[in-house]
Amino acid sequence: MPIPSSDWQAELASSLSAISGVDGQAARRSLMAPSAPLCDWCSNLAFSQAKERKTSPAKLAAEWAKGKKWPIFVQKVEAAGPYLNFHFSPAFWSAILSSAAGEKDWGLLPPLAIKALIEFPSVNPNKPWHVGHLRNALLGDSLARLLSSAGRTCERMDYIDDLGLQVAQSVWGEGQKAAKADASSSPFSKKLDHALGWKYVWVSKQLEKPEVETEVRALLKQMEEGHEPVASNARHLVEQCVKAQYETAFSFGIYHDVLIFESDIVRTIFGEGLKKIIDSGAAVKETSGKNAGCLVVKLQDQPGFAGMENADKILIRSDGTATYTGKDVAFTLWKFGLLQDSFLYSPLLVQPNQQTAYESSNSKSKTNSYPMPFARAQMVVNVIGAEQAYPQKVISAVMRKMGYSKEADACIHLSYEHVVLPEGRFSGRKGTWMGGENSVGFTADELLDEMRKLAVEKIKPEYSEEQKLSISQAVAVSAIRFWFLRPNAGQKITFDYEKALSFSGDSGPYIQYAYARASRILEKGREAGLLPAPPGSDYVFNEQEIGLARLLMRWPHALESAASKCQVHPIADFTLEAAGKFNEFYTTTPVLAEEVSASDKSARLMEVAAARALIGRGMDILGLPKLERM
RNA sequence: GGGCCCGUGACUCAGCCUGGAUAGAGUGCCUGCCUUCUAAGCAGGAAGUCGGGAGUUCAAAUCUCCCCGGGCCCGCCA
Repeated sequence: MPIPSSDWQAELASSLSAISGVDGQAARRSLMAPSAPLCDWCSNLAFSQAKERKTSPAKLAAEWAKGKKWPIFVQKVEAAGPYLNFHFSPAFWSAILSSAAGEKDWGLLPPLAIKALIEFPSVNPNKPWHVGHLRNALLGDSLARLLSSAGRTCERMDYIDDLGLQVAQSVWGEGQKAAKADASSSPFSKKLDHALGWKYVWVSKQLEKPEVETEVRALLKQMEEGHEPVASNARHLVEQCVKAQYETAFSFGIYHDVLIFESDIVRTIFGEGLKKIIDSGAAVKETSGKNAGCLVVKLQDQPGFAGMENADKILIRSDGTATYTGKDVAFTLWKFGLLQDSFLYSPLLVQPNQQTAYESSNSKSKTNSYPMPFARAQMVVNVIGAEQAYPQKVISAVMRKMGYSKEADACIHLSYEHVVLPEGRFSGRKGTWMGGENSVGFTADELLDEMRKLAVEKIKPEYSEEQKLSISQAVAVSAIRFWFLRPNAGQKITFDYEKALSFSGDSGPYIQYAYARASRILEKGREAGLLPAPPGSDYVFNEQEIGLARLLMRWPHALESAASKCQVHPIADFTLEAAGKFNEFYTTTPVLAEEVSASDKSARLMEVAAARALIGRGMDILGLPKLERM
């Protein structure tokens, strides 16, 4: 049986090029999937050639269709008006199906020498994740899964802003005996991140008093300067809060490799990074004007900044402290391995996927801190809200100005729009993420909780309580993950779980269901002593079987395309389509029915295995839990 | 003043980068299908000025320009 080359499209292009006399590039570009299921693949090359050859596209296509030397897997070529339509041979489908069914690594792209660092979700460590943070984390997590499937090496990093004003405010709140938090309506009031969040509502009211503001500022200064015991206490509180937040992450299947604390950036790599910026000549100290005394980068000579009123960006304030931009540039230099200095790390916790998450460290008293080979990436992705596009652009521009144009190009802002309530935007500061009686579902924990309750009701009664628990958890996670990952990241998501989060149609559970169906058929096949095997050469593929095979052949390209664009949502669409194709196959094509011959049973089991492999690849990237039955 | 994102059936979204065959899904609505591998499913129907206009092209939802509507950004803040 002729095995189609994994690059069958290149083969087809080269034949088309030879037959038409058009150069290979143009031939390659003309090849595409047909918009209707008229054929397996097609070319519109005749359109562009007709003019210069002074003939009609249809005539050209008809002439080329008579060509002799098409690749062996092409069974038939026909001209459909100006289009050249290709029909592939059954042997091609057999080979496609059997490689998907049989090869363990099928659907993964070969390794590339690219390490991608993905930073997400960088939530302030003094409150629970709300649904906006969840969107960020799911995008980051799925992007890492996507890039890994597409041959890149990925590192998942979280940035912990332990020197922020919000943390200082929470630290202040912890020291107040009078601190009150009405968390009685929350089922998560005992979880530290929630407890801090509730208390923060009280703290933010106290901040209206000027003396409180002063105390908080003093506290922040001590934290920044590392005064003890304030610094250690703050660090401890932050670590405990992050661990609580990560319980939420774990429940959604979100993991990290390393957490970098802002305080550690300030105390280790920042100095060297700043020196590098100054030495490069990219930044200058202003001696006059409104930025006198500041270290600034002048960006008016950079693309995109030319027309600006004020393209000067301050890195170091006149009081000697660093702006976020200043710190971020140093941090970015470190991410690319452009600094000598680095962090020491210590294990923070072992995650449910058995991977240890490490945290940066600057404490010499910690005996278990050691160097680790984090960062040194070729590609740096920051998952950050769309409103921060400008500061992200500034970082790239400074890098470019420093002479690191390759790195500047490899700084990717994965921008996403906010999750909004029908009434307006979420705000952690105003406390609206949990305020109010009927606000259930606003935090990620509450959302999952509600979805689990809805999912339980749909589970078949024959399952045990224990099974119901694990299935409802998996279904809830898949519904939520899919709902967040399906739309383009640039689309606003209006938060309304009753309407939007569904278990049917375009949904995570729809995909899970197809996967579970496929799994059960394979299981029943095994029980009957049947294993997947390629069909005989006389096997006639029906429309649904070919539909499945057509998707399989498109997968590698779909995966690489999504990965190179750092977009997860095309995978959501593709996986949905795969589940749909399998469901069509399922309802039209009996696999284990009595009237099916033994060899056909095996052939169809192979198709089921192939479909399951394809759907499974998509689920891995989207992070949808796989159920063998549901 | 400058810049970014969004606008596609009643609703929620794909498709736009890289122009190509009757613009795809799902929800909701209407009609069928469970004695046959799981009906969280399948088949079918009604429903679309692709925000508006101009341009480029053999061909525009897709590229260019202008305009309209909605959101966001352009601090020694954090």
